[in-house]
Amino acid sequence: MGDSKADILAVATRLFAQRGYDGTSLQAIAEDVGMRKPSLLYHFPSKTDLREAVVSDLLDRWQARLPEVLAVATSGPDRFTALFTEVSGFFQADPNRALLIMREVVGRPQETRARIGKAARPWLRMLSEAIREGQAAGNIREDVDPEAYLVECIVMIVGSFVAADLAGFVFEGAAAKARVDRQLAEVLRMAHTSLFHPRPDPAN
Amino acid sequence: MGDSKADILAVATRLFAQRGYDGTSLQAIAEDVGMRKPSLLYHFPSKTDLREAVVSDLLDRWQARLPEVLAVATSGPDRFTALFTEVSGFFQADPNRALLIMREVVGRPQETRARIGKAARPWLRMLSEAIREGQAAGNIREDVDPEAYLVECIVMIVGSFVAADLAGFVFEGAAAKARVDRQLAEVLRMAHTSLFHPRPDPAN
DNA sequence: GTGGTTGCCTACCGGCTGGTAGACAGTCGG
DNA sequence: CCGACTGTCTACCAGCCGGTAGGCAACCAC
Repeated sequence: MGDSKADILAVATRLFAQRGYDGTSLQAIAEDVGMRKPSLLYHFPSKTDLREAVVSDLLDRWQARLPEVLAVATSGPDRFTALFTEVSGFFQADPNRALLIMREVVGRPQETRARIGKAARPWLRMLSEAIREGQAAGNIREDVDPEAYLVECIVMIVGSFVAADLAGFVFEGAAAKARVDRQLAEVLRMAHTSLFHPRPDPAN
Repeated sequence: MGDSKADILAVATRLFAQRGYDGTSLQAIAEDVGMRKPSLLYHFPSKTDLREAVVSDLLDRWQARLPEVLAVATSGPDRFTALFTEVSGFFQADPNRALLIMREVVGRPQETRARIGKAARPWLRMLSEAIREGQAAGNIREDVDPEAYLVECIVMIVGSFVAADLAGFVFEGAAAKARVDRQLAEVLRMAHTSLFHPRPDPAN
């Protein structure tokens, strides 16, 4: 019950993800939280501010997870799979995250560019650098375009959640959850196969 | 000048793709077309009807292109690349198509499921069947999940347009057009590498 | 010519939107 | 006990939304 502001943020995140920003009224959010519209506007002075807070909250949660991601990415066996699992786990923890990000990227490219770009650039640069080193060392295929490759990996992961139930319909059966898992497994396979040489060392 | 209905459809497609359905008012569409709102509603009795028409129009254009797609998919050398080029060409002809489809899939999963699903199922089934035959014949990797693989290919192609300028910002420089081309080239490489055996016959 | 149809217009509607004003109860420091 | 602050409320607002009513000019068949 306690924290109204956190409640609003959670409900707004869910509704923005499911119905979109324009498709969600402050009225609807307030109702779901269990308060009146003006009470909501007391905590977030405008709808724009609320959107800002929702996006910031999501990016903060990602940043908070970064240390673990970097940890698995820089040591231990099978670093590739571990990193992949870590990233897709972030979205599996709450599929609304994937929907929300997709909506923001599609709907407000330039604003989102700055926002997401800033958060993602450092570690995308790091990973593309790692790929280049792998190419120089002969572990990774020379024909990989590191930046484009990384972008497509993210597109596939996020896209798996968006396309999962669509795919479930086209190829009948399978609950949404199972579909996502199957899509993600194939993404991992595709990403791995198209990155490493046909006969990689067993240790990644 | 002549065909008002077609003009409305074109403008609505563009605005729905760029600003979303909820973010586009009939007023805005009418203004862009150069007429008043009630005149627009004379041609399309409601906003919902207009959306329907926009989606139908897009799917019709895809269906119209199908014969060529199937032609390149069933004969000639390097069928894989030809098919890929044909599909991505559909979206390159008007990037609004990729945005619109992404928005529809994200924003109205169940309605879109039926709509797109029906249009895509026949040829997705055909392609997944072809992959299975390739696996039986030994041309295609056994670990490929045909349905999931095809879904991810589409996700990557459509996603390339959505993510292109975002990527351009993260990895500085490069106009949007050039970015899309670079992303698509990498998608082709990834899709090809992760589908066929390391040493495929030269004639794919 | 005349009656019907097509395609556009002006004027208007109720309802919902994001947002404001201001009252009121509870709480807490001095 | 009191003043300030916090969080919620009711009541209200202008403006935009999708949609309707009905007029009017142009054209077309007969």
